[in-house]
Amino acid sequence: MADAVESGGRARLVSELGRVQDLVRQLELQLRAPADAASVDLCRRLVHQIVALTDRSIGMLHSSPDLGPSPLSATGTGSPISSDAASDHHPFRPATASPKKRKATARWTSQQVRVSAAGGGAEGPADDGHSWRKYGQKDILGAKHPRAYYRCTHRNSQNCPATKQVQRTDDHPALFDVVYHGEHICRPGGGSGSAKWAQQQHNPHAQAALQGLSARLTVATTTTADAAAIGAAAALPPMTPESCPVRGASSPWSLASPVGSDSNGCLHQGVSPCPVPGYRDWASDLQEVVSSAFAAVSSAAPLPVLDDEFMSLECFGFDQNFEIDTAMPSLYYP
DNA sequence: ATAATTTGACCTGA
DNA sequence: TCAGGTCAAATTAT
Repeated sequence: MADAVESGGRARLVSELGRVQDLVRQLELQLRAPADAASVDLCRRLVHQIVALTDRSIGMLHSSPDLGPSPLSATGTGSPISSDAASDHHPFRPATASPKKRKATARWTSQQVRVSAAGGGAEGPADDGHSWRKYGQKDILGAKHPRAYYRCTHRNSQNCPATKQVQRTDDHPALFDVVYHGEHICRPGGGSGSAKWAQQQHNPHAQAALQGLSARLTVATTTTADAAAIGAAAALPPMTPESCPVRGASSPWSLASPVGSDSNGCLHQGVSPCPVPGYRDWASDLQEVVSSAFAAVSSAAPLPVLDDEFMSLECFGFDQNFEIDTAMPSLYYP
C-alpha cells in the first residue's frame, strides 16, 4: 500500500514540475514578445503560477526525508529551527500540529521561510511588504541568537492577527528564519480595495507561497542534490536592482514585490514583471533550471507519502484547467 | 506628540 | 518547573 502512495507522491511532484516547466516556457515566450499591457498581465499570471507550483514542490521535498533533509533541517549545527524546533514548527505544517505551547486551539496559517538579510545588512531580513511592530524578544534555549516577535502594525486599528517570528540562524548569521502566523486582514487604503487584493487576502496559502518563494529568491540553502535542483529553480537568480533596473528595488523581494501601498503603510503584494532584456535572459535560465530539476526528480528515489495533514491543510489547490486566456484565478482554497 | 522599540514580568501548555 | 509566547511600562526615535 505504501508503495502505491509513495509512487503517487513522486508522480505528483513530477507532474507539478512539468507544469512549472510549461509555465516557464510560456513566460519566456511572452518575455520575448513586445511588451504591451496584455502580455504584462499574462506574465503576471504566469509568475503567479510558477510561484505557487515551485513553492508547493519545494514543500513536497521538505516533507520528503528520502530525498534528503530539507534545507531547514539539514544544517545539523544546533540551530533551533534546524534541529529541535524543526519538529515543532514544520515549515509547511500549521502551528496547530505543534505539541508546543499556546495557540493550540487556534487555526493559524503558518509558513516558515529562510531569508537573507536585506542588502547583506545585519539588522534583519528584507521587507516582506507588510508593516510589522516588534512586541517582544526572547532568548531561545540552544540558540545563539534571540527570537524576535512581530505583529502587524494594524493589529489594533484593524484587528489584523498576522504575526511573525524572526530568528537569525546559528550557522549563517546573514540568514534569518522567519515564521509567519495568521493572515493579514488589514486593508489597504480607505477605499473598497481591489478585487485582486481581496482575493489574495482570502487565500493565505497563496500569500504565504508568494512570501516564501520571494524570500527564497535570495535564500542560501543547504540542500541535497535533488532539493538543490528545485531550490535553485526558486533561488535563481536573485532579482537584485542590477538585474532588474526598471524597478530599482532595493529589496530582494523584488519578484513578488509590493505593488501597492496605502496610506496606512500596509502594503499588499503582487507580482510585477520586469520587461527588460536581462530579465528575459533570466527567464531562459529559469527554464533551464526547471528542466534540470524536473529531470532530477523524475529519476529520484520514490517519494514517501505526504502526510494527510500536509496535503489537506497546507497545499493550496491548483486549477488544473487553468487557461492563460481566462481570468486571473488559478489558485483556490480547497 | 506620537509611534516604535526594548525589556523584565507574567501567562500558558507540556 | 521550564521554555516559549505575550504584555505593558519605560525608553527611544521620528
